Amino acid sequence: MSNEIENKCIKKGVRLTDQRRLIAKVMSEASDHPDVDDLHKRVNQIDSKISIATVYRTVKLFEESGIVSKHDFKGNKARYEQTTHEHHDHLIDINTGEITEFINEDIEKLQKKVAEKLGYKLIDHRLELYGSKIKK
Amino acid sequence: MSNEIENKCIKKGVRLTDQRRLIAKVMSEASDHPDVDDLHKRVNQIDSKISIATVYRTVKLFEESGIVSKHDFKGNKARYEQTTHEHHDHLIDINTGEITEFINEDIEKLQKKVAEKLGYKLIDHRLELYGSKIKK
DNA sequence: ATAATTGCAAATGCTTTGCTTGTGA
DNA sequence: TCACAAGCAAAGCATTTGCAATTAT
Repeated sequence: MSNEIENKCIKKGVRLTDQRRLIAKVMSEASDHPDVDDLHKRVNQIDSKISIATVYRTVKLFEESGIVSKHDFKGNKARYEQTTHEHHDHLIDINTGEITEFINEDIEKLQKKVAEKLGYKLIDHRLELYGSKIKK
Repeated sequence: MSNEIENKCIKKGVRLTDQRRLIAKVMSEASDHPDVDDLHKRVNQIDSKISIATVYRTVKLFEESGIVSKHDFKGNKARYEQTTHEHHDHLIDINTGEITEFINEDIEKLQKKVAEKLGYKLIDHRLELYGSKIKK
């Protein structure tokens, strides 16, 4: 119901249109990591005239504004999710594609340390785990 | 001079052709992480008739045979390197594109632990650090 | 001999863009 | 009003593929 992304747009001065508002709503309500096609299908159920080009332009705009995050997991097309306050990484189920988010401060710290040891300031990183469910 | 990839092909029963032998040589001698276009240019200096399609098909074949590894770093096309005995991850200089390899056993262990805690067997992972050189 | 490989060009899949019309502040 | 956004179709880019000719074993 809430549309947190729309609020962030207002806060950041991102101009709103009907299309952007709807895409914002759909993304705000998503609990998964939809790709552009998924988003296009979802918004089209409400407004069938929104073009996929607009979805592409909008997710890019949101991403550049820091409102959503883009992920290029192995072998898939780009997926998006609302940017969260808490940084997190992803574990991808190689059988189902299911995505689980996780946080591990120890790994974060080690990454920073590794970069510094190599003479670099850590700006960004990408950590993805690929696994299969353990049946017990 | 040596062509370790060619040896691996023989060992694994990968059929060799002149084109594959040359691509193997160029990749064996590379100390960087070339993309398909780089490889095509390099082999073309020796045999200008090798098509880019063959380079694509060959790196794919080598990858499926476990002889080379493919990396999709952010914002770039796929890059390749000979698979090493020692697993390693990469730090990418966001200004120059320069790639530094590193190994960190602690991070490896933590990844396994994280996956297991979430009920998964860790099959594969991807860890990339993006940073900028610290000038001192 | 013959199944696999090559080169070429055409096709693909995802994403971006030019252009004209429509619209938010 | 008027700079910016949307829709459409065409273009772009990396990669794959169909097919006829060539080659490795």
